[in-house]
Amino acid sequence: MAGEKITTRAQDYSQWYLDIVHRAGLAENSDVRGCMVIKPNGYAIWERMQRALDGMFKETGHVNAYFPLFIPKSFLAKEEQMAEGFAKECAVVTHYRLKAIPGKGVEVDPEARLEEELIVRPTSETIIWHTYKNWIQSYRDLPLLINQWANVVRWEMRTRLFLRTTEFLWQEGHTAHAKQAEAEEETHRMLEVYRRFAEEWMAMPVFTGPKTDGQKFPGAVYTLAIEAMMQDKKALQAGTSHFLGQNFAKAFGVQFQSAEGKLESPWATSWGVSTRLIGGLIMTHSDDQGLVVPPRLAPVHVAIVPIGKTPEEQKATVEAAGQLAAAIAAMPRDPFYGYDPLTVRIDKEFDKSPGFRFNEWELKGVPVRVEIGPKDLVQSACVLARRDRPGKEGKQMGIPLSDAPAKIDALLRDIQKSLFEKALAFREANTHRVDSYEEFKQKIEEPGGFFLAHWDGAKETEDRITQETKATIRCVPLEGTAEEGNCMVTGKPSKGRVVFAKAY
RNA sequence: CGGGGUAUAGCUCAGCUUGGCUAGAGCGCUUGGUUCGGGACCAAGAGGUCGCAGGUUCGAAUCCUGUUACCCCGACCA
Repeated sequence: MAGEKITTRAQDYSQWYLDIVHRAGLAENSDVRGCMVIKPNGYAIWERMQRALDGMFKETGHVNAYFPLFIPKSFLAKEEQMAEGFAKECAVVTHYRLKAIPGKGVEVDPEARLEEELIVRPTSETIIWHTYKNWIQSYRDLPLLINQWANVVRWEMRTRLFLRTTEFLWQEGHTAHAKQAEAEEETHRMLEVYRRFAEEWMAMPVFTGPKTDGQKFPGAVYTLAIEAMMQDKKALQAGTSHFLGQNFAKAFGVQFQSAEGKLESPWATSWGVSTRLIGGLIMTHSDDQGLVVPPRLAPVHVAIVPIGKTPEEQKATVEAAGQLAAAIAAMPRDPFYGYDPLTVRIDKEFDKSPGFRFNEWELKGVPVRVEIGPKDLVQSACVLARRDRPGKEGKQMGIPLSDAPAKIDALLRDIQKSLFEKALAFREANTHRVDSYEEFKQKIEEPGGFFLAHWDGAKETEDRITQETKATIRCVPLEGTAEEGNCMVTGKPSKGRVVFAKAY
């Protein structure tokens, strides 16, 4: 309800998350179980993410294409691990026609059963590699660097807005290479793109590294992931990049003739991030006042709130707001803000109290709010408020209107930086090194967080830990944790610490 | 798929145990007025086949049977 405070994180973390999604107008549950409606405010964030990511994909040589939503059932069966991994969560189209029943609506026409049932894609490796068979004949056709922006469906038992929904939006890159080394390089390159996007745009620090065999993508030789820490200290897998080896090429009979005239199977990668990132964004930065969006992804950067009691005051402050908005719009474009100009909103809802309006803009996560009231106008000034420090604490009074555009630009950059630093400090404060399993079992419950510990590399050990503590190995981090040691459970030798955490 | 729960206004819910006139509240919405520098207030309105189908009864939101949907907890997952 408008006018009421949201649940605080301390009260109930998941209710806090739902309140933010609802009150900031990001998404709502639809009438279709497990599926969400992404509302304009939420979709605008996704669009900003898409533009930034798409630019990074293009810079690394990729092009976009689109493959079908439906996949013949037989395709899925060709790659066995994949079939096994996704079988339990595939939606299946069995009929192609309905019949109108007068007075009763419609029912499935039993006469219209499909010869071959169609799977709604849970991911597109199979149909894409079936298509690549026709596209790849020569080493000259490689590398093939294609991305698609699409929706996919995975029939989840339990869903949460953005974090896990039955249908979600994502991008999936699918590349083919002549040499193994090239494909592996690509797998790492795209992981690095994701890391940069997470840190530089989302202001969300991540650990990167391979998943354990038990947690890799079905059909992959190995899976690299970016893992972020949410404010409840749980981990969120925010993106994955897979080295697929020749598994799909062989399953779909894709071969090319090398320069030496030999027939070879190409090497593959696939990589993706989804609307789940929006959930990660919320849980990384938002506070008890509402949503916090880093400036580089904010659909609206500046909200100007003119304040006035009388019609004259209102007219004067709205006019000043308009001039300021024009001055901001006239600033030179900067790639820092992505492909769009700075967006400014002027809030003319004078029938609401100023306090209400301030709170609404904080709730919506707009990084900078400008207040212009009669008292400011006397000295041609305004008040700047930064969202990352809510309430009066983040206000700067008496900023001359003529200086405001430059100050706002500086403020936005500072907010972007501060958000990252704050998130990083939080993660570091909650990442612990442990060497004894007893200590681990205790600390994973309280205080919780990420735990860097030695593990012997055995699936049985991993399973045991997961069973006993509900924590999983998030990744084997690439960032400097190589270190000789002994597995905290079995005492067997280990070459480096891995990241344990409870996860979404 | 196992265990629990709910279904009444756009939203959150009361009413049901113990059947009874025209089914209620808060929030939101509309209109008018007063307010206005950190979540204002007053007044008047609009809005509901009480999930659906049967049954019991003079009478059902309320009792009974069936049915459907959704939510929560567990096993699976980006």
